[in-house]
Amino acid sequence: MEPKISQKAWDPGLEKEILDRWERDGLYQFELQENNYTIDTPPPYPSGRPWHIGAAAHYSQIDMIARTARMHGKNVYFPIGIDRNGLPVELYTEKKHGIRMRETDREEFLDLCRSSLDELESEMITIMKSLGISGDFENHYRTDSAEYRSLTQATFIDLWRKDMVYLANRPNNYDWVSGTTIADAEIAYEDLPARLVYMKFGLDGGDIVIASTRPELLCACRAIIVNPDDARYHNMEGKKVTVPITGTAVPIITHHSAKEEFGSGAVMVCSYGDQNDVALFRELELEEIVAINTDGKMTDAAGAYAGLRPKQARSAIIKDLESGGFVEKIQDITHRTPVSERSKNPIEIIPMEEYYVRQKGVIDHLRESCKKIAFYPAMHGQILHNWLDSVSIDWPVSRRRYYGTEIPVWYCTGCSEPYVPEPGRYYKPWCERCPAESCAKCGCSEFTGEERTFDTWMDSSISPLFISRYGRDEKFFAGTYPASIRPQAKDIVRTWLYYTMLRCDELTGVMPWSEAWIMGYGLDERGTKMSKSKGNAIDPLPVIGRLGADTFRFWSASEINHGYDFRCNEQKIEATRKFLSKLWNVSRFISGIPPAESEKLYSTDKWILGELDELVSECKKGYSEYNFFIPAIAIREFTWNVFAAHYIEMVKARASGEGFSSSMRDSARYTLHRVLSTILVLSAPIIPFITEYLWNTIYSDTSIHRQQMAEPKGVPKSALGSTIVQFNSSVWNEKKSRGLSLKDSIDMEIPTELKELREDLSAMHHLD
RNA sequence: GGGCUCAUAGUCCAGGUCGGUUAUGACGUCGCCCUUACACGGCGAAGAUCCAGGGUUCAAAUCCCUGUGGGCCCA
Repeated sequence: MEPKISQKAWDPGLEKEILDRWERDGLYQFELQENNYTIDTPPPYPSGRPWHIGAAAHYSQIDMIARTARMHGKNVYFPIGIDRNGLPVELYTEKKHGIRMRETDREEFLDLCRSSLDELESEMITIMKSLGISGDFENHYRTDSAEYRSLTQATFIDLWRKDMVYLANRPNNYDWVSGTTIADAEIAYEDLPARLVYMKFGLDGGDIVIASTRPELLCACRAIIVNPDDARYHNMEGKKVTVPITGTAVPIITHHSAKEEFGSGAVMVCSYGDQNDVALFRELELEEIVAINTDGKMTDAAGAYAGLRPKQARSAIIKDLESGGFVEKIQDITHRTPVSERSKNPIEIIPMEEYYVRQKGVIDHLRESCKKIAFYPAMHGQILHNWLDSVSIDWPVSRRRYYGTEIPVWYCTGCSEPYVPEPGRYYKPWCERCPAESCAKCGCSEFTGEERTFDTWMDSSISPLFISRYGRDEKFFAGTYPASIRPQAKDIVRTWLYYTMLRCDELTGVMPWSEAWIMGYGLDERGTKMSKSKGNAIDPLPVIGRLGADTFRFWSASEINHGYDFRCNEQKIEATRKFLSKLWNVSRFISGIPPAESEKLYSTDKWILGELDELVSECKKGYSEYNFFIPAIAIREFTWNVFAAHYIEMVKARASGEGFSSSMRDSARYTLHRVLSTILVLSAPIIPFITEYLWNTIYSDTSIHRQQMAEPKGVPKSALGSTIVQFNSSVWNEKKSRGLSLKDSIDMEIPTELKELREDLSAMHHLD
C-alpha cells in the first residue's frame, strides 16, 4: 500500500496553511460554559525590537498549558493582551524622534507613542500567531484602551472611597532624568565606581573621620551615628561635631545600623543619601533638609553649590574639602548604586507629595491567603514570601509621566479640595473640564486637573479583573473569576504577581487565581541573562521563520526544565528539528499500513503497548505539573529509541503480511496505529502543527486539538524490554564484525526469554 | 550581608525525594553502512577523578556538614 504521506521530511512551510485553517474553523473561540479554564495571560510589552527569544519560549509554553487543558476537556479562555502603558515606550519614542517628552505638546507626544506602539504591537502579534499561540487574537485587548483605563480608574476610585489611597509628602525614589517617582519594586542596583571620601569633622578641638560617597549632601547632614558596640566611640554619644564647609553642629548618636567595618565606623546621616537615611530620619525624628530638587539639581540649602547636579557638586565640594584640609584620604570603590530598573538612571531620594495605596496593613493577610495558591514549581513561592517580608512602606502609585492611565482627580482652585469623579468612564483631567459644577467644600467653580499618571502596575495588576469583565458583565465575571492559572516569568513575582494579589484581594476579597506557574529566564549561550541593553538578545523571528514554530516549541519543551533558567542556542534549536523528522518518517511508514482491529495480540505487540502505557503515565505526570520538559523528553526517547529503533523494525515483515497469518498481521497493524496515534495525541500540545497535519492525513479530518488526552490503561509492563534491545544490538554487532550487510542472513541463538518473539526476530534479522 | 538555585563527557541535560550491577539521552566528533519510513537516516566507537574536602553507611553522583565557583533576586 502506498503511504498517505509522500514528502520525505516535514516542511515548516505547511504551518501557515494549518494556521489559516485553525483560524477559519474558529478552533479557539471561547464561549462561556460550565467548566471554564481561565488563563491570566501576561500581556507582553512592545518596547522595541527584537522581541526576546526567551519570551517567545515563554509564550509557547503558556500555549502548551492552554492546549493541554483543552485536551483534558476544559473550556479554555485564553485572552491575549498587549501592555502599552509606561516609561519604555516614552523613552523609545523620545529616541526614535529625537525629542524630549517635556518639551513636546502632550497630545502630540501621546500620538507619537501610540503609533510607535502600534508598529511594535503588530510585529509582536505576528510572532505570537506564527508560534501557534491558540489565544483569542480576535478580541485582543490593550492596557491603554479607553475601556481598560476606565477600569483602572474605576478601581482607583473604589479604593479612594474605601480610604485605601492617600496623598502624602514623603521621601521618595525619584528618577530625575525621567522626572518621576518610582516604587521600591522598580529599583535595581548596579555596581558603579564611586569615590569614598574620608572627611574630618571637628570634635573637641580635634577631629573625627567620617567616610561617605555623597559629600555633596554635607549641607543636609543632621547627625553622626556610631555603633553602640564600637570601642572607638565609647562615651561619645550626645557630643557635638562640626560639619566641614557648612560649620553646622550635629550630634553623635549610637545606632546599630552603623557598621564598624565600614570606613571609620562613624556614618553621617543626611536627607537623603539612601534608604537607611530615610529610616533614620523617621526613627530619630530629625528635621529634613531638602538638598536636591526634582530637576535633579542642588537646592539653595547647598549654598555655594546650589544649581549644580549632585555629581558636579560632589567634584566641587571634594576640591573645597581638600583645599580646606578636611580630607584624610579618598578611596576608589565600587558602590551598589540604586538605579531605575527601566531607565537605568541613578535615583535620588527626594521628599514629594504622591498618592499611596495602602499595603503595609494587608501583608499578613496576603501571607495567609497566598497559601491557597499552588506554585509551579513550588520553590518559586519563596520569591513571593521573601518580597512580602521586605515590604516596608505603602505603594507610591503616582508618576510624573505622560503615557499612562491618568489619575482621575481634579483639585478646587479655591481650597485645593480634591474632586474624585464617578467611576465608569475614562477621564483625562489634564485636558478635560472637571465633571463637578462646584467644589463641595468651598463652592468655588474653578478646578485644576491632575497631570500625573499611574504606575503601570496599577493597570497590569487588574488583568484578571479586566479579562473577566469585572463590573461590566456579571455572568461572565462569575464564570471566569478567579482565573485558573497565572503564568508568568520569575522576574516579575515581586511586581506583577504581588500587585495583582494585592489589588484583586482588596477589590474582590478573593485571590485572583488558584495556581501560579513561574518560568525562569532566557540566558545566552554563556549563561548570562539576555537583555536588549547587553546586546545578547536573540531575535526569535528569523529562527522561527527558518525552522518553523514546532521545532522552536519542541526545543523550548525539551530544553527547559520548568522553573529553571535556560540557555538559548540557535544550533540546539536547529538540532531539535531531527526529532520532528523522525516523527514524520515513522508516520510516513505507518501511513502506508492499513489500520486493523485485533482480537488477540502477539507478544511483541503486548510488549510495546506496555511501554506505551508507561509513556502515557509519564506524560500525564508532566502535564499535570505543567512541566512540558517531562513529556517532551519521554516522547522523544520512546518514539526514537524504542518504538522506531526496535518495535517497527521487528514488525515490518509481519505488518506487511508476507509469511504470517492474518491474525498475526492484524495484531501488528493494530498496534502500530495504536502507538502512533497515541504518540501524536500526547505530543499535540507541544508540537501542534506537525501532529495536526499527520493526524488529519492519517486518522481524521477533525482537529487533533479536539481529541481527549491519552490516559494510562493499566497495561502491565513486560519484563522483556532490555533483553530485546540487547539481543537486537548483539545481532547488529555480530553482522558488523563479520562484515555482513543487515539484510544478509545469520545464524544466532534467540535467548530463551525471547522465544515467544521468534517469528518477529527471525524476520527482522534474517536468522537461519 | 541575606535568600533562591545550579555544578555530571567538547556542549546541553537526565538520574538525586526512595543510596545498590557497566551513570541517561541529545548535540558535536570519529569509523562503518543506502537495510524497501527516514543520509534531517542506521549501526558502532571514543569521550565523565558525577566541583573540592570531610562525614554517615557494607555501599554515596544520590543523604549530612564545610568550602569553592557560576547565575538570579533582595538589602
